[in-house]
Amino acid sequence: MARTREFDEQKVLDAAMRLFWEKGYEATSLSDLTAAMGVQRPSIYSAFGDKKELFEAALRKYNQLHAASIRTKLKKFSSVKQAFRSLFEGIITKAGDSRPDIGCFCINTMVELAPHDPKFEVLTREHQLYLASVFQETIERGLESGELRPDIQAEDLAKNLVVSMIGLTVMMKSRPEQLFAEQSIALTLSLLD
Amino acid sequence: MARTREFDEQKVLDAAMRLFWEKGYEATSLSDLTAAMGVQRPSIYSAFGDKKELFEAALRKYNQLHAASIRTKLKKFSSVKQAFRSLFEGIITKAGDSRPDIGCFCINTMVELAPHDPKFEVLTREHQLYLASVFQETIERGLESGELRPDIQAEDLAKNLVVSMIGLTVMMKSRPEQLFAEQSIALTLSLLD
DNA sequence: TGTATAACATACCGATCAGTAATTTATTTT
DNA sequence: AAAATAAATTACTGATCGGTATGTTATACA
Repeated sequence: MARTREFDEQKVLDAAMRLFWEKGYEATSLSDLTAAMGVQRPSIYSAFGDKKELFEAALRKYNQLHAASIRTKLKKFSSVKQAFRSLFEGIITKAGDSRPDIGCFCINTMVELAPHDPKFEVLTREHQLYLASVFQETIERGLESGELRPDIQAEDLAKNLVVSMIGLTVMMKSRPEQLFAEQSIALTLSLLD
Repeated sequence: MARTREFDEQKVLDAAMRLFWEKGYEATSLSDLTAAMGVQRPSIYSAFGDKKELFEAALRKYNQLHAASIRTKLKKFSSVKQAFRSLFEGIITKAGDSRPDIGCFCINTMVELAPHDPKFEVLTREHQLYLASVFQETIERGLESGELRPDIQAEDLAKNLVVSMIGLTVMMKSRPEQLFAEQSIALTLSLLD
């Protein structure tokens, strides 16, 4: 007994996600959002709540997509060493082709909001924890297959790779020379040898 | 033939630096700044220019202080291994004692502004390059003294440590468990062994 | 000591902010 | 088809934004 919604919630949330991802929370205005989402202001509020709630929904969506993307990338290679090398190389090369380098939405939020909002502190921390578990499972796959040295500490290495990935992703935002980026991860990847 | 300035430029710039460091560029208003600096709005504009220029001055000041702090911390130990361990341990423990964890002003700026403003892209990149050179000199000191294995690649290791430091600093903003943080840097520090 | 000058304080500017009240339009159910 | 209801549209709110014009006060120099 009412009018049907004219927009696809997932599609407009996707647009909001991209905008928040690129510009951050504070620098994104409601006017920016209505323009990018193609939806009027009151419709946004009725569908997603206020700006912070919309941001949270966008980040949750990002984290899901990002986690799936990481899992896919790591499964793509039977060699675990090759999988991680490809993952890190992807961060270096993908970043170079277009301005601005928006990096990782979750990392951006860790910097901008996590220290000031417990909700985002938890949300971002849990995503890192999840990524660490995915990394650990991948390393254990390499241990079981015999590709990796049996004395490797899978848990420590997984967490170390998460930290290196965060550091590399952030560093790429300052557009360092390709050689600098390559050198900076060489030893990280050597931990797998 | 004029009135003398009543405030200490370095002191009020220090106050601005702390505020931008904690809250970021967008979330800090001119009203916040006047309150924290104890200086009226027109005086800020006459002394430092507009908001972006004040932010730039604050970041330049931070980078100087931060670089000096890093140099001091690394010189404090005759053992290079111990110096780097102390540096990384400091990032983990210092972060835990107070909310919010404001992390590193330069890293915050790399995330918030570098992708959207060439001036800050350069400013933040150069700071990372400088830190890498300081790290490299420290590693070379350990090579010359014989503390470190002679086959260590000082340049690669220095850059790797910069990336790990960035990653750890950012990760601490989500307030991970102490054990998680300790584990995540264990292998990084093992690169010195 | 008077005058020029710059730092001070107050008050204001138009623009934009996040959020909403009021109205119109469309659709489902009775 | 009529009534009920929710979505869409328009236009608006008070608050705050970054930045500045204006007037006042203090100090250095002639």
